[in-house]
Amino acid sequence: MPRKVQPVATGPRRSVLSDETYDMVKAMILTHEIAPGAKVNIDALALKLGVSQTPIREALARLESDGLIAKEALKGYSTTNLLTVKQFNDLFQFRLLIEPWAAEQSAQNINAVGIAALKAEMQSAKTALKLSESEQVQAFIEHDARFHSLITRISGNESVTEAFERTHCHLHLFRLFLAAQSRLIDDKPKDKFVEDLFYRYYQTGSGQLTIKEHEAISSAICTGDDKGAKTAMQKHIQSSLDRFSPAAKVLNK
Amino acid sequence: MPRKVQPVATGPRRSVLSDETYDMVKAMILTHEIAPGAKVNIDALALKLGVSQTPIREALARLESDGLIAKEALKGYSTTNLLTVKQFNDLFQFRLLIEPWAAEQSAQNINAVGIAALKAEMQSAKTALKLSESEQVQAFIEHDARFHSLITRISGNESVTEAFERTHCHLHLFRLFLAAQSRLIDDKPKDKFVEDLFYRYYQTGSGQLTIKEHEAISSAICTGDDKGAKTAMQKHIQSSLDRFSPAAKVLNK
DNA sequence: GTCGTCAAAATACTATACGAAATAGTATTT
DNA sequence: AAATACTATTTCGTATAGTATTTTGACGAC
Repeated sequence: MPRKVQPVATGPRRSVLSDETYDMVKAMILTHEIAPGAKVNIDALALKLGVSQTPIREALARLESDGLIAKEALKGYSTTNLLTVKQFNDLFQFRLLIEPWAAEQSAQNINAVGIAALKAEMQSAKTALKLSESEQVQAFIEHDARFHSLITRISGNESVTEAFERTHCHLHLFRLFLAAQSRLIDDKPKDKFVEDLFYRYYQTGSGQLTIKEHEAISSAICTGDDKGAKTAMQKHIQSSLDRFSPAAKVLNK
Repeated sequence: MPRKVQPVATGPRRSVLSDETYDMVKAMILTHEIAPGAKVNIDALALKLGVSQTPIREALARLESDGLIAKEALKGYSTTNLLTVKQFNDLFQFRLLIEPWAAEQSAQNINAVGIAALKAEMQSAKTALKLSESEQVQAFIEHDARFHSLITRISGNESVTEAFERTHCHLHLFRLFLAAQSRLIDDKPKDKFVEDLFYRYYQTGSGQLTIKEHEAISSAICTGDDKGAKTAMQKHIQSSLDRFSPAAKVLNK
């Protein structure tokens, strides 16, 4: 008779419930399962996720620090609204300050590990082309997020990496995208700007534009062409800004 | 007989216990009441602050997001260590990316409100000169924090402002300073580097250097000299880096 | 009908106690 | 001495109760 009962295939837990809750709530915000600007009821959320209030509170506190949730004393939590046009422009201006520099640094610091990581990420983007259209959108935004994050990491500067991660820029872009999508489907099919967004987005999502620009950045970094990497990143961010700007504009009219 | 009983001078509460707890714990980290790298026991902290665990948990979750507290699954929270030399350099490099730009923008956007705020902040620095030496240190670091924060706000870019605030750079500098101070007092009075730090710091703290550099930035902004503001900010951050760099080095040997 | 008042319900916030699970430290056995 | 077993501590999560505040909605005055 075994002295100690065998744990039922549960390896050592690497994350705790409050971390999982954080990820789940973040995902719910990303996918508009909790709409932008909506109230977040702690009891209801705890019930829905099947956990007690404690992990929920910790998750919401962290999300507040992330700027994804706003807290009003004694009135509770609510998700932040979609980016305003100004916030959108501010965000891209900020990226223009740090990311071209990061690309430049990466080209100077690049090594075999970095090259392998970049190649792998570019490869994942190309395989994403095989997915269905609806899956492509999500896949490409995730690739874009990983790609830009990777370059800040290769740059070697922790502060820059953290600052970039905290912008959650791809999460915000995805929320904008989803809002535009539902708006397109629901009630305003002839909104010129939203249609335009989708044209522009799928142009990106289908990989032609984003992949091309990422390829230019990636190869410049891998060949150690620091100035080339810098200007390629500048152009890419500017191009991304131009693509998404109309969406931000019309959704916050 | 008055129809409604007068509330006993208790206006609507603007912050809740968990917010106050957050500030208190942050202050405890700042002042080394909780030493760098030390474990943070939730029960003990709750007992000490006279609150229950719930607000403590929320506060620690937020501080973790801030990068001031680290969390290890099932092992609890502990304060982050002092900045390593690399982190220190990364931080200042990051500031060099965003703050000169912010100063340049501020010079372009400056208006009467901004000028008044800058003048007031410069005035507060000068009145801090009248304080005792020990109070000056705290006062000057606080002035420095407010001054740099103010400029990012005047720049008008929310992302830049937030990114700067989140670095908590002055909090980290103050922790470095305190660590050097205790080291100087305690056991290694003839440490050349630490003495050097204090020489450099008081040179700054006495206001001669910092005030001069801040004055140059401030007046360039107020006169709309954008390029001048940019280079003045660059020089100031570089100068600050040079002053503190030896301290970071020796304290992390 | 509009506005304000007031009570009831809902919700946020805090406190407290308890238990499960993991870690860390100590003692025991091999 | 190394491996194992045991104990103590701590973290983590749950449950529950109670207070404070906001929200709601009905009622009545204008």
